[in-house]
Amino acid sequence: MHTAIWWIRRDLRLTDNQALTAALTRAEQVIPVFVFDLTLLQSRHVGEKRLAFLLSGLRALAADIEARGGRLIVRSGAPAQVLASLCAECGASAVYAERDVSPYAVARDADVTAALPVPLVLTDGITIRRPDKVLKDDGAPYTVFTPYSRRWRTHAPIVGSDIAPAPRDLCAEPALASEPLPIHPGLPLTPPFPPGEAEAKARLAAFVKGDAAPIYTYAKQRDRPELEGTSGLSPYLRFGMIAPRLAALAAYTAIESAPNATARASAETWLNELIWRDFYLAILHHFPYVYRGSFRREYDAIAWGNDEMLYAAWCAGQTGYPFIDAAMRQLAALGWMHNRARMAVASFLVKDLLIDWRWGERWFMQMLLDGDPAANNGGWQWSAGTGTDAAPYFRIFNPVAQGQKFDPTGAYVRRWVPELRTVPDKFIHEPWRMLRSDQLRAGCIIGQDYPAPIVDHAQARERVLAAYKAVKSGD
DNA sequence: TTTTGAGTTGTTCGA
DNA sequence: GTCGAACAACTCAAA
Repeated sequence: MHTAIWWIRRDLRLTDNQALTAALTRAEQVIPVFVFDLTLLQSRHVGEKRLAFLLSGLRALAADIEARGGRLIVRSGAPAQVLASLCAECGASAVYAERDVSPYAVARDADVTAALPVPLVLTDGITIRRPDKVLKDDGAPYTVFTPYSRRWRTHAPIVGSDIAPAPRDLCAEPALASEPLPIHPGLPLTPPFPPGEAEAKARLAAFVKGDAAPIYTYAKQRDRPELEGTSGLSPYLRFGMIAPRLAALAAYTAIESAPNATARASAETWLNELIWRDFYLAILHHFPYVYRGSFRREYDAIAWGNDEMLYAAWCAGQTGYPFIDAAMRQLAALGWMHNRARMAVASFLVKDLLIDWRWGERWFMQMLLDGDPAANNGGWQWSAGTGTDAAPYFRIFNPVAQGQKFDPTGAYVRRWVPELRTVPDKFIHEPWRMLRSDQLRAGCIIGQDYPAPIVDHAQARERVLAAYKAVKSGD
């Protein structure tokens, strides 16, 4: 009897799991394995919240596997040694896993390939379209999103028959030892994001169901951080608790059955976000150096200020700019931040505080449930203007204007910055403009109950324009 | 090879 | 308050 190992990494699902499918078509017995990679666990890039989300997600997956008669095998150690040992124990003839693109994953998989006595078979599945299937006519990868997305869309839409259903039966190998899943001390199960494939599917279904589905108002609502106008799927996509192709199928279906042109355009907008995800995974695949520095290398020469005190204030949500602070506190509380807010805080860190975007990238990786090397890096480089699109020098967000535009009632600010709850609407995004009497009436003294702005936006704007200009002119 | 059109999500200023 | 133009110049993709 042929035995194969399904090596689970960031594909915590049974539906449309291409590594699992490949293993099942070539072996009678498939053993699901998760390896706690000690190198990754000790890395400062793995935040506690994301680790807790992963652990709970593994419990959910283990239950799904058991419901089908199988058993998840958990081991910890260096993947190469753990898998080699497992192969010897169970006589597996191959190991199947989804191909990943991060530099760490690529190197790890090369190590495993070298150490294993049997083949490591890497399948697709992280992206909707393979990075090497969306290329220019001359075979080179795209470096600009819009033409990339046009080419991406020339491929056939995802249809139902593209999706591999979850297998009905997984048989257990009783002889194999498994370690208990570590209990992570003192961490809540991140209530807004219950882990697991069932939850992910339910979210996707709710997002696209019916003529009044959120996907049909997504384009309009997605910029309002106090509303729930987004799919909330990012942590699930991060760990493959839902197949990206299943999300794409839902998007294509919604586009097809949209009740009107506005709804259709809105669903297209959401599909575009999935294409962005593919794009940044492809960028990291083709240009792994972006993980260490700017995509446009000339920007590595920017003279950052890198003020530790300013950075600490940004992390803590104590910058004195309410929209920024609300967002940073949402991140700390939930392990998730609304995308509009991500852009605002990223612009603020880089442009207003003149801090290296990699500091922000690192903080996000520590805090985000959905922290993914490719998407996070791409987003930060976009904000910093060091990335793949020709960065307009004027991409400097005004932290007050962003708040007024996208949180017009101040509901988002009041939710996450309670000391500003009683500040009048008029001042909610610039409370320092309150007169002393206003501050007393609102019970919020600036500089005491809430910080004064740690930088002056207009001055900071001039400063960063000069810093970027200096790089361009080679000074 | 050359040319042409275009580039996620913005801000500010002045009429 | 609203609106349109200006804000650098450059690189990329495709014809």
